[in-house]
Amino acid sequence: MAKKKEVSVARERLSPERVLRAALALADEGGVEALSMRKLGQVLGVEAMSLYKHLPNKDAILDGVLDLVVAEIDLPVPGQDWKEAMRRRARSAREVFIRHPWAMALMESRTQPGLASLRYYDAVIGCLRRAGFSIVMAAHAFAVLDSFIYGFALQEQKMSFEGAAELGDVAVDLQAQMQSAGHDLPYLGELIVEHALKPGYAFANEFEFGLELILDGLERARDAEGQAA
Amino acid sequence: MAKKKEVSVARERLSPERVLRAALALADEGGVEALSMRKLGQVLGVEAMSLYKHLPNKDAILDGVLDLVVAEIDLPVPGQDWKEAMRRRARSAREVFIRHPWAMALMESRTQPGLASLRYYDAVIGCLRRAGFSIVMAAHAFAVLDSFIYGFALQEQKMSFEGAAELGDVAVDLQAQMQSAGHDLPYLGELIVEHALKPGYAFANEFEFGLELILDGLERARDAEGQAA
DNA sequence: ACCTGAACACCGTTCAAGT
DNA sequence: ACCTGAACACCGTTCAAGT
Repeated sequence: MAKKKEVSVARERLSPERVLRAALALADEGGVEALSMRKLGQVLGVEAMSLYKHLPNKDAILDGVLDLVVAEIDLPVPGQDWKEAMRRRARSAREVFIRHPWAMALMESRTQPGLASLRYYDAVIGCLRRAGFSIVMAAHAFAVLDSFIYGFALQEQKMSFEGAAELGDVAVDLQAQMQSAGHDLPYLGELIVEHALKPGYAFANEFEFGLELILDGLERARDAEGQAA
Repeated sequence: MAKKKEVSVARERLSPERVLRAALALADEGGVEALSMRKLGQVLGVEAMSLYKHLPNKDAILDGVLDLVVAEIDLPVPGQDWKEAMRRRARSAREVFIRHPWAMALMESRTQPGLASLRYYDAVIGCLRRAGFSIVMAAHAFAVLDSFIYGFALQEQKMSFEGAAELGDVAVDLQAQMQSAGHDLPYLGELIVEHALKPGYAFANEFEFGLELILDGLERARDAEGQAA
């Protein structure tokens, strides 16, 4: 019935890896704000201050946890068609950020890329280079694709009301805002009522449209580059 | 020489607007982490607890401040060519997030859109609709453009080392990581050394490439839609 | 009606002390 | 070498009290 020990994992030597895995689990349960040094210590059966023997500070823990998340993204493997490879890694990245929604906030605040991020960059650039993209065009492609992927994940999270019920509430709120403030939002209203609230619609579907648009544009740009040479 | 009053603004009645403007200024000076109820009170010459008479809690302040930032984005005005209008608002949005870099973090955490956000959505969708985009295609276009804009702003912030000096440091770190861990990052190394470190390169330049790629793709999609009808 | 002071339940981190 | 306890300087928020 000991109050502290029952939460703790069977006591074994602490290590940076064990701390980071516990931090990841904690964030998955309660978001980044649940990830405090004190709670992390508690989960590991240790005082918060002991963690500083294994990792320099909380920033290092956040960096490490983000790298664990990035490591979950499927990398393009050599030999695959470049478009299919980019599709797969884009979808995989999106899934990872749905699985760990709190990680988007870390993407924004952390500036030190970890090893997993570097490997991810390398794999993507490599895939493009082997498909005939020049260095300059590969840099272009990387920037536009990754911007789209992260930006989409960010927006998708903001719109994470569960289905039409809550979207309906938003529409009602919106209607109220329009009326009360004397502001008119006709186009937004139309789009919500006539499209977004309809049964078949899900914002998630917009992902594939944007992805194909960008991949087609990149293919065209690469081919134009080839002809110019 | 009074220690508290010299910081405070000339005392006038508090209002939600005055609180939000002060919060914006505070965030611009020291980032979101500098924006605490206590410091905000101090700047306004008032105890932190008084703020609760004007705004329900800190979340409301964050929502309000984000809406002030979004309100700074130039909206497309009717009558402009749609592509030029989208270019202008995309560039404007990017500039706003460079001016208020801390605001990207709020974009991620806040889910209640304010009036400025709603107006922004309405103006963008309206511009597309008037240019002949169907409702469905306007929703597609909105999703891909905004994902790109926000995602680019997010990445740009992560890469905000001032010029080649710091990028060089990153390259050195990277080299070290590659050697020490026995990991090879040939494509990333090549791209950094042969392209990103060269004098003319700036990640910011990638914005225009991505923007034009997406706008061209959208034009094509709209035209194809018109032909199908 | 508006503002304050003290308090509560939290943070990350330092540092001397324990084993 | 590793972990702890107490402490410091912070948080957001509540609540009774002052004017």
